[in-house]
Parts: sequence; structure tokens; C-alpha cells
Amino acid sequence: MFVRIATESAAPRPNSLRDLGMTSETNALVSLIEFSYKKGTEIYGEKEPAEYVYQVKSGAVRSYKLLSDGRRQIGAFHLTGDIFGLANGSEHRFTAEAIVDTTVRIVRRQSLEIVAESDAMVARNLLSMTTRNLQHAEDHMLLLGRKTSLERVAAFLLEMDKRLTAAGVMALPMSRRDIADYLGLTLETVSRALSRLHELGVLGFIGNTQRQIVLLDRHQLASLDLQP
Amino acid sequence: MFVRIATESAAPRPNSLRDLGMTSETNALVSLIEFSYKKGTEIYGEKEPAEYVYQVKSGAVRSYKLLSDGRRQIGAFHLTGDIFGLANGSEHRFTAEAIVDTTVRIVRRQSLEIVAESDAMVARNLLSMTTRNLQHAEDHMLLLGRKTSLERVAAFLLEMDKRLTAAGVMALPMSRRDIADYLGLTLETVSRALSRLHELGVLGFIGNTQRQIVLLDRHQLASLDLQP
DNA sequence: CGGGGGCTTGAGGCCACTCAACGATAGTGG
DNA sequence: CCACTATCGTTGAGTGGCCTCAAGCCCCCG
Repeated sequence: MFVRIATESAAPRPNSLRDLGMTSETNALVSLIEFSYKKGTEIYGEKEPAEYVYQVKSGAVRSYKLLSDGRRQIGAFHLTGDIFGLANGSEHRFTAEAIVDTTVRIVRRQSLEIVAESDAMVARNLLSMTTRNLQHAEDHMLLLGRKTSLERVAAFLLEMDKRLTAAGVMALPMSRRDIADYLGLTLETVSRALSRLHELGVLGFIGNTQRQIVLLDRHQLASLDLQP
Repeated sequence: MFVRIATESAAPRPNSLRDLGMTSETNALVSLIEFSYKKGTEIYGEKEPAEYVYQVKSGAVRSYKLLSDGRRQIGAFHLTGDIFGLANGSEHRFTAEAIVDTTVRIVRRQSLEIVAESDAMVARNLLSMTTRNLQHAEDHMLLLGRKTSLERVAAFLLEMDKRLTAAGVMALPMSRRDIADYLGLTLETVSRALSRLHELGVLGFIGNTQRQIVLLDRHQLASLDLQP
């Protein structure tokens, strides 16, 4: 599973995983290590003991649950900068896989807990991160329970737009199947919805791969979603 | 909205809301007050400032989100003993309504936060409660995204069985419509699924209302759900 | 006792799923 | 360098599970 190991570069750039666990004095307690995973490999499995907390340095990760017959529900995508695997509890509740070649930083969960015990700010950060995850799950329940396929795809595009658009174009790392399993649809339905949005002039495709999307009309897209 | 006000009875019985915020010394800081809500009334609304945290003393509560066209997704039912409204963040993310006549205990959110600042155990309890809520939401995403109607209803019955069965019979406080909006279905589909489970001999109805259910075959019900 | 809300059941329709074919692309090995 | 293959995405045709609409029953409650 672990493809490459490298100690972190010496330059102490600020980053959220460091921010989460470290005031300057306790800094030395927690070491940040990097790991790389090839496309498609598992980072950890559901029910495995949660030994580490992860932050995406580059690449993308999917967290999912499986039913015994293979139906899959992706709970979240983790993109550059995101922290995941924070399974407060001894076991992971999702399986995490690299969607593309991915490098992560890790810290031992235990060392975080020890620091949190004495540092109220660290404890607050843990809580606010968990709360953010909870809020995402709550919004996603509404999507999965009550939205139409077009609304789901529109919501997905708006979410990704906020998180990974660079220079006006959104380079999706995940496949149609991943999107479908995130939105509770089939890949064909996702494809049809994207084609429909293309016809409507809401989005355009760039290049010959279908994973680079440019949003032409965010306003119309937002009206196709429907939050309140 | 507030129907009746009563100060808590003097006898200091242990209860989780107290456990959450209190070590014996700080006890006096946080006062527990009771409020009662008539069936169908709102306890708080989505986007309202979250001033209080609640615990159900008796009755039942639904937490839900609405889309602008009226589609509703219930995120959770809160039954006797449950703590809710812990919206770590300044605004509530759900609307909460009393399903039946309900009495709750409340504490100011702010007083909890102050205590948490100095008491690591309280902080840990806040985090573990939020984590429990997150876990529930994660499981519910799998249900909403990937399970069939029969699997959803079976899962619902098993969940309620764990939480409110007394003397072998489960007295559901919520209507078919509430169940449907919790499971991402229509009330007719819920009704049909229950009828089907009745035909299969998995459950029986008691009395002339349809809300008292006795589970006759939990094993078969569990096999109709499907977690792993 | 009349009215209304909650529940069940049936008939029909629709949206998303299933199954299938096809084109395009990227990776593989001769 | 070029088949060869596997993977990914799109699109069409047909099906089916859940939704919609409707009727009727029962119970509660005024």
C-alpha cells in the first residue's frame, strides 16, 4: 500500500494539519510524514483501527461505504489541503482510496489526542472540523433524500467549482462512476445530466477528455440546484 | 412557542445533559430549565441563532430541512434522553418540531462553551457527541443513496427498536409522512413496505392505531436491511 | 355525530435504472 | 510505431421501482 516514504521538507511552511495540532511550543511533539499512493490503491479500510490522520498534499481521495452486494456510497471527496481520516473513535467508518496518484501528510491520531488534552485551542479545532464534516453530511442527506438527478449534478458542480476551479476551468479527478456513487445515481444518469447542462449552455467541455469542465452560467446552475 | 415554564425539580438525578456540562464544582454555573411544546409546534428554526442546547425529557422531536418547494428531509428523530440542537456554530442547521407534546430541558449554549474551555472532559464529551451525530449521518447517507424502500423501512424499524421498544412493543410517535421524509420515500411507499413486512410475518400491529408495532422476527428483518 | 386527519390500497405514470452498442482515449507489449 | 486491449464516456431502447393521484376506511376530536 505505501508506495513511497519521505520525511517532510525542512522548510516549516504553515498548513492546516500543522495548524490543527500545533502551537509553536508543542510543535516538536508531532511529526509530519509523507506517503504516496498510486491511483486506485486503498489508504485505509472501513473498520480498520484509525491510527493516523491524513491531509491531502496533492491528488484526490474518495471515502466510501459498501453494501455486501457491492452497492457503494461515497461520503466525501478529499482534495488538496483537505484533512480526512479524523475518525474520532478507534475505527475508520469509511474506506479511503486514492482516485489519482496522491501524496498525503500523516500524523498519529494519538499524538493529536494527547495535545488536545492540554491545549484547548487544539480541542476546539478538532471539534470545529468534526462539525464541518457533520454539516456536509447533513446537506448531503437532503440531496440524497429529496433532490432530482439534475439538481444533484448541479449541486455537485457548484461544490467542486468552489473547491477546485483554477483559471476558470474545473479539472475533475474523479470518474462518472465516482460522481454517481457520490450522488446516489448511476453513471449513465450523471452523463445524461451533464449532456443536458451542456445543451442548456450552462457548461462546456475542454480538451478531449471529458473531465475538464468550464462553468458558463453559474447563476443558472444555482437556480437548477435549489437549497432553501 | 414556549408553552409552559417550570424550574427543574430539586432532586439532582443524574442525566446526560448534566453529565455533559458539569463536574460537581462547576455544577452551579449551568442551570437546567424545562420547557414544554405542544404537538406540532416549532422548537427552533433553521438559520436561527443557536442559543440553547436541548434534551428530551419526554415526547419526541423531528429535525428537518426544507427545499423551497416544500420537499422535506428529516435528518433525525430525537427521543427521550436524546440531546439535540448542539449546533456548534452560531446558527441552527435544522428546524426542530415537537412530534407529540414534548418536554425538554435546556441549557445555554454559551455556558457550555465556557465550561468546555477549562474542562477537558466536557470538551471531550462535546466532541464525542458531535462524532456520534456524524456517524449517524454517514450511515444515513448510505441508506438514502443506495438502499431500496424495503431495506430503508427495515433499517428504520431496527433503529427504532433499539431506541424505544418497551415490553416488546414499539410505540412510534411519528406519522407515516414523518417516516417517509426521514427515509427519502413517500408515505404510500412506507405504508406498502410495512404491509409487506406484515404479510411476511416479520411484524404485527397492536391496537387500532397503526403506530404500535411488535417485531416478530428481528433476524429476518436484519437480513432485509443489509449493512456490510 | 359530523369533520378531518392518518393510513391503506389500487391504478397508472414517470424518472431513473438496466442493458446494450459504440466511439474515444490511454496504457501495453510486440 | 502500431495493433491490441481495457477503461471511460455517451447515447439509445426498454424496464421497473417508486411516485402520483384517487378512493375508501377508521379513529380521534371537537
